[in-house]
Amino acid sequence: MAERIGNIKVTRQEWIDAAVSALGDTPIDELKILSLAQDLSVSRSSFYWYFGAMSELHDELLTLWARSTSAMVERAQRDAADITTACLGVYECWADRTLYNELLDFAVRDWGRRAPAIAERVYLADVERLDAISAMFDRYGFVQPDSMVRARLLYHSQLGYYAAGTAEPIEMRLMLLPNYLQAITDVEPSVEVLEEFAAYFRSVRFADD
Amino acid sequence: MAERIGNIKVTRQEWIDAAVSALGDTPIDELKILSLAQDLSVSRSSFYWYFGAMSELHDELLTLWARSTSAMVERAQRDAADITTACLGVYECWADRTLYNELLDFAVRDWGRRAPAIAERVYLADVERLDAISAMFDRYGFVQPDSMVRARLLYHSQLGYYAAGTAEPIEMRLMLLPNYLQAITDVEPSVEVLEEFAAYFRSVRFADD
DNA sequence: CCGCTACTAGACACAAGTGTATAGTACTCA
DNA sequence: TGAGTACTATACACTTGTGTCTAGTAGCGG
Repeated sequence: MAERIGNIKVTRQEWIDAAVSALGDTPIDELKILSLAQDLSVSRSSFYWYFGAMSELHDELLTLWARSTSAMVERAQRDAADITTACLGVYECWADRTLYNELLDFAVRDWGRRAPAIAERVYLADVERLDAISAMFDRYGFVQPDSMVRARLLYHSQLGYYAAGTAEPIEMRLMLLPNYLQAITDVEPSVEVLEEFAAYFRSVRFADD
Repeated sequence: MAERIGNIKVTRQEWIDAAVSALGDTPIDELKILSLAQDLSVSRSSFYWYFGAMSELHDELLTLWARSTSAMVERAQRDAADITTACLGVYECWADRTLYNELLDFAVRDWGRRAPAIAERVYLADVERLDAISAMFDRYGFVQPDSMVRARLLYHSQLGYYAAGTAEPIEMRLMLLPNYLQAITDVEPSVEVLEEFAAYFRSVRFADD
């Protein structure tokens, strides 16, 4: 896989990576084989060797996108000392770009606004995520419908943060975090727990550049 | 304007309306003159009579989109009896489709993810909206940075609600509203204020279908 | 009823994208 | 070293979209 035996210029994975990068320029359902080929400095026939048509590449992107759902659900289900720690577990997804890629997530959501079949998948993923977070609040003594509302505040406010295209420095985000946690959980977060998350946040964010 | 003097099949406004409707099918920056012409059952030359190029139609859509910012800022600046009533004033925008068109809003945000000039306008609009809501919290005794965090929870959670493509029945939304208000304002909303908003919400929503 | 205004249709030339067919080419392995 | 595997380049036919040009046409005002 790492070696390029034979007359290989690009791999299937490189076509996929090129597509993800291109999402900053083009909606998923408007990706052009020709443009990707130019980005990769290779001709279109390479694409047709690896994929039958663009729809196969679309499927790969959907599979990639779906991974963030399981990452988030897993964190919502973790055992934690208190509701604050539990919420911070979920926040890990938004701290680590390998767990949640906002470019890909919003590209899929936009696509869903045009393609009902995609909208259905997005809907199911959001239900799964929100149900997991809502159940998390249930475990720490909250009751319905309050648990669901707090789950939504946690999840939707983060989605909205990205929808607004906000991209603040790490330290600003960490500074506001206690207020977010206080409002969402109605519990004052402890200094130790905040420190621990801050250390985690700084380490994963500095890792990717 | 209402009369169609001469050999008129469609007006400039109808081209704009057709474009807004088409946003359910196509990203703004992928709108095709030919497709709109087919929707309107008219030839492309009609478009070139009213607009020099697609970019002029894009400008119209941006102007339309920008109206929702002033509607929201105006409501955030209103005098209200308490913070709950003040928040409900802002919620009016999301209750009334003539004040906030989510299809258009997300189409513009989506466009902004690809076009820096558009991203800049979206960013400025979001800053304006959030600053107005944050100032609203300030007026009711909240202090920074708590005011800004609560403003974000109010605004971003609603953006996220739409980003997730959620479309619940009115009564469900009204049922969860007290819990949202309680968490966002840290104040228990009074029954009278809730009743008044519920009446407003039902009236504007039933009006548009 | 004739001409002017305000629009519309249809044809043309061009660009960009798709999918397919055919002919390579670079490396590996027997 | 020659055959085979795993790709890649190029060319062709087709579709969809753009912008422009020319020739209309429907109704109003004199």
